[in-house]
Amino acid sequence: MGKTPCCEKNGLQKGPWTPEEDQALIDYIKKNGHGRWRTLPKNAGLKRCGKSCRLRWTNYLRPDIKRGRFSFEEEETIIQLHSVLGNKWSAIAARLPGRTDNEIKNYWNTHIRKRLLKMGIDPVTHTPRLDLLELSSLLNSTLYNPQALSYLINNPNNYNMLGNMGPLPLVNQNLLNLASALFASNQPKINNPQNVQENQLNNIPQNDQFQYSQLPFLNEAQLFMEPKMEQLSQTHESLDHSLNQALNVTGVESTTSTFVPMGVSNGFNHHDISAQSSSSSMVNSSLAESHQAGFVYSGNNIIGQTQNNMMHMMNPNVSFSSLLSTPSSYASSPNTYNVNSSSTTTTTTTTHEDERDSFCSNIFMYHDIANALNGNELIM
DNA sequence: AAGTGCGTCAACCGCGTTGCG
DNA sequence: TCGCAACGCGGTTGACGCACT
Repeated sequence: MGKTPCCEKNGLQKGPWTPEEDQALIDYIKKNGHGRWRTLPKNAGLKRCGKSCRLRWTNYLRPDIKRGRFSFEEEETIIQLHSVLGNKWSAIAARLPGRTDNEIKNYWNTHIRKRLLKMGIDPVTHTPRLDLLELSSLLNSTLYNPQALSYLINNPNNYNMLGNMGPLPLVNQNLLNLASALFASNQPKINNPQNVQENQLNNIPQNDQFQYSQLPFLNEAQLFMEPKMEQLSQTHESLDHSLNQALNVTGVESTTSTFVPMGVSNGFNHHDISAQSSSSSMVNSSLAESHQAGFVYSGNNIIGQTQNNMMHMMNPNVSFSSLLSTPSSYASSPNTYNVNSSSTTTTTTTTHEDERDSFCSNIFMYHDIANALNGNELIM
């Protein structure tokens, strides 16, 4: 190998730093500057390896480090930059003054990544999980027109006849089966006379033509914007339960190789798009513009088309921006960090997370499906 | 009150890159 | 040009604290 380890293990301290060690390191660097990390610990009287000293300094003791929770703007920036740069944490950190790569990495893995998954967005490619998307739209469609589902099962290539929803993915037969099972298990509830959707269902013309496009869109939008919470949550629970059942019954596999989503088929490649939009100035300007336009989540062009389809189907007022947005109070959080030790004191951790989650939870069905299929099984 | 599970984050580890003699 | 030392980066680990049972 030839390469000597960064430090000989004997006699060197490991683990959390003590306040005394921190102070010794700070004093030494104040006096001599940093660098020469290999010899620094000996000169500073520390029983640490140079690597450990460097990490402690760059990630914790540096005077320009910003403490406290990430603001919403910072979070947006991280998501944007990650969509372009990927896991280049140091590059992302370079664009977030006062934040370290380690801090950003941790925050991504513990907060943002989970939230994206929960929202049905693949955190690696930053694209909607199309399998869930098409299942969601399929379920949405069949919710209003049961005949459509049986038709689709026999004629999956005619999915686009379902209405003016714009270009939609071709339908995976597995998902059709899943939707079928789902629908069957939900039918009693949907037809329950006390159900809030009764009027809408009763208003559906009962003929052989697909009438999705003739449904007043406002009704569907109202369902999202002004949910009758009790009934809606029942539907949610029912869907979750049914989906889990259906997954067992139908044995749907995670493969998505049997369909080619429209809009993605023309040689689309995440890395191509990353390359096209990799300049930081572009990111910054797009951030600013997208703020004004209320459309932030635009790291990949694919979202523009696919997302529009989804959002129009679901709610004209919902964009990825609003999915990620949270009440403005988020940025000022009373977290306090103890600089003198490696331990942290967090006085409030759940409120804002809850706000974000609940804010996102208006995404009917798509959100539920993502939850029900929780995990990475369906990520392409 | 004790036990358990889970989330968070500082710190560590291994490997690739850079700089220098 | 080569080899080594130092540095930097990204993934992973483990200690800690909190929530829940």
